[in-house]
Amino acid sequence: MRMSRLYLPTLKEIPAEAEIVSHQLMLRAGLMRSLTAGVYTYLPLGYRVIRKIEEIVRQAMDESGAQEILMPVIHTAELWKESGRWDRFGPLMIKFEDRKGREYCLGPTHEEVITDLIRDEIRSYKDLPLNLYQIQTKVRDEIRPRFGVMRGREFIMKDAYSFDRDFAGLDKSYQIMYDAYTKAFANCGLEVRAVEADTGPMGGKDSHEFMVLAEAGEDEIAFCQQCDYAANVERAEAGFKAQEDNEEMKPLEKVKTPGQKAIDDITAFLNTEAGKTIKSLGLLADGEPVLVLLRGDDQLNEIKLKNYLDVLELTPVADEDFTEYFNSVAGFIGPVGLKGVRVVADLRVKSIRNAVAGANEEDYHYLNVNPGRDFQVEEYVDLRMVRAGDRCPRCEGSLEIKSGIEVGHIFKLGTKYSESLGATYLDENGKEQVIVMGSYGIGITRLVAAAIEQHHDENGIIWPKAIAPYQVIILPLGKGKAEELAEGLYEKLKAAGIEVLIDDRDERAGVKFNDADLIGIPLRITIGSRALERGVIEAKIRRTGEQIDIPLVEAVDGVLDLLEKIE
RNA sequence: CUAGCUGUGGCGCAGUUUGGUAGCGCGCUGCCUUCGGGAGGCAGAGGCCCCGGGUUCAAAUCCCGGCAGCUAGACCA
Repeated sequence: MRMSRLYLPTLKEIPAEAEIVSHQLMLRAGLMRSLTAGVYTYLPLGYRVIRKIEEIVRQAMDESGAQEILMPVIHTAELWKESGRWDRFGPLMIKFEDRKGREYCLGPTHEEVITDLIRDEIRSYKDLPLNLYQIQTKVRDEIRPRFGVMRGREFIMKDAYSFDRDFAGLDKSYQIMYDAYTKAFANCGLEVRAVEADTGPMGGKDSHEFMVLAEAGEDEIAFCQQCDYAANVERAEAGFKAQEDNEEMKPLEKVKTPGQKAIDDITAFLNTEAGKTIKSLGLLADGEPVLVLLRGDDQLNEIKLKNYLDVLELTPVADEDFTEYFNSVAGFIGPVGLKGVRVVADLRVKSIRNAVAGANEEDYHYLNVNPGRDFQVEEYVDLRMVRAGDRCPRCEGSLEIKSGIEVGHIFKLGTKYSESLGATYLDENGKEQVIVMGSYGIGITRLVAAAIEQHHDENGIIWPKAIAPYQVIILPLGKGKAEELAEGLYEKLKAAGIEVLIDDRDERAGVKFNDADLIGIPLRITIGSRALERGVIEAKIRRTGEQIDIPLVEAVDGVLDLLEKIE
């Protein structure tokens, strides 16, 4: 492609709206432009990268036995009501009516549509297993779209859905997708880690997220420094050993602690440490009051609690309602003497000795509170947020926490949708069985941003070769012979099947160099009189900065050889 | 949704405090010079100052009400 004709509006300055590197570079390098928050037009260079990634993903999916289809963007409300998600997904969906007043939404995901599709077609165990996928634009009215294409309201996604006879079959299908994903990301030239994840509103059993490690990531991941344990902090556990604290139990004592409500206040006031306090949180779980106990130095992981209680919503009880729900006082609530309330405690609470806890009386706390002696808890479960330095749940190693960008997510859905939508088959015995499902997503456009987050420097993008919009860029400097030779090389490389750009614009050398760096083409070939006098053309590898002279007579082969070596 | 910040040529911004001619840099067009890391000169084009209402002789500027963008939180495959 000739750059003189390429629609490539590069920017010298950073647009004010862009905060993170990938967003800035996607705008500066002329990959995309925004229409409104979270909605983008992809320009020629950007769209080429998207198509590259799509093709790599498509190949991995096809090889795994999945078959490509294309489902509608417009979904009917009745189908979503049937699955029960019309209200649950609710505000995330763009909803509208047609001229007859019938309700629709734009598809935020396609479990409903695909289940509706196959429930009519799949009748026999002979039709299973089956895996169907599509690459298509999804629409979600995100509460807060941000970071460019990282969280868009409209984005391209690859979504696949597997259908099996039973859970053993699902386990197989899931593993096949897991492997296909691993391969697809590697083929894109990205370093991606699979981590255990929460299933969220998708529902289902096991789940893994595929994370590109990057500072800009919205997710936090806990890694073991020794073994391969990795999990989203939403679900990460820490190794737990019920420690025998041999400290002698001291007698319970009530002390006046005027106005000392927060853990920090208490520890300072009583000159103790947070680990020696019991943090008591009064919450409403789908409207029902629950008292949650944690060690004072731990944070509640709300997702763990929601999953344990199997509720949708957790809200703190308002200060003035503590009397009504707990017969206690905000800031001074505690487990000792509390009656008629469900109490759930984190595992680490059980072994605390001689702790500080609220006395359920304005301006009073108890000293020397001992679980088991001073109060009883039926439900001890893992509720805390892991922290860097915690012990790994699998081995003796310790956990570290890093930011990551979720570029893929796979779920074992089980029978959630097949049951609500009635997708069944007949087994060998003619008995009706519910189809077991899995779903598997890759955020294609998000992957573009993640790739940039992982591969850039101060001069611009550094595309991995596999997803670069072009592999080679030729810069002719000056008129005459250099131009002629550049044109010749351009034609020959094209003929050899290489995707090549030639910067035939009437621009100064500096402009061409800077644009070439900015748009991140892996291999740059400069043809100018200076080197031609030595009988060579100059190659520069974008990623390493390495410069190589290629003898003019071997130009084409030299470029092809170099390309082979570049990542 | 809550809070904060911001809306002025394509992009980055100044001007708003104290109302009175709409400005700068980049980019764009033409000509000349220059030509290996975002050149220089000359001459130009391009603006409903986010929208609506109000105050005033006069509003980019003051007041009221919207809308949009960004950031943080909550939320979120």
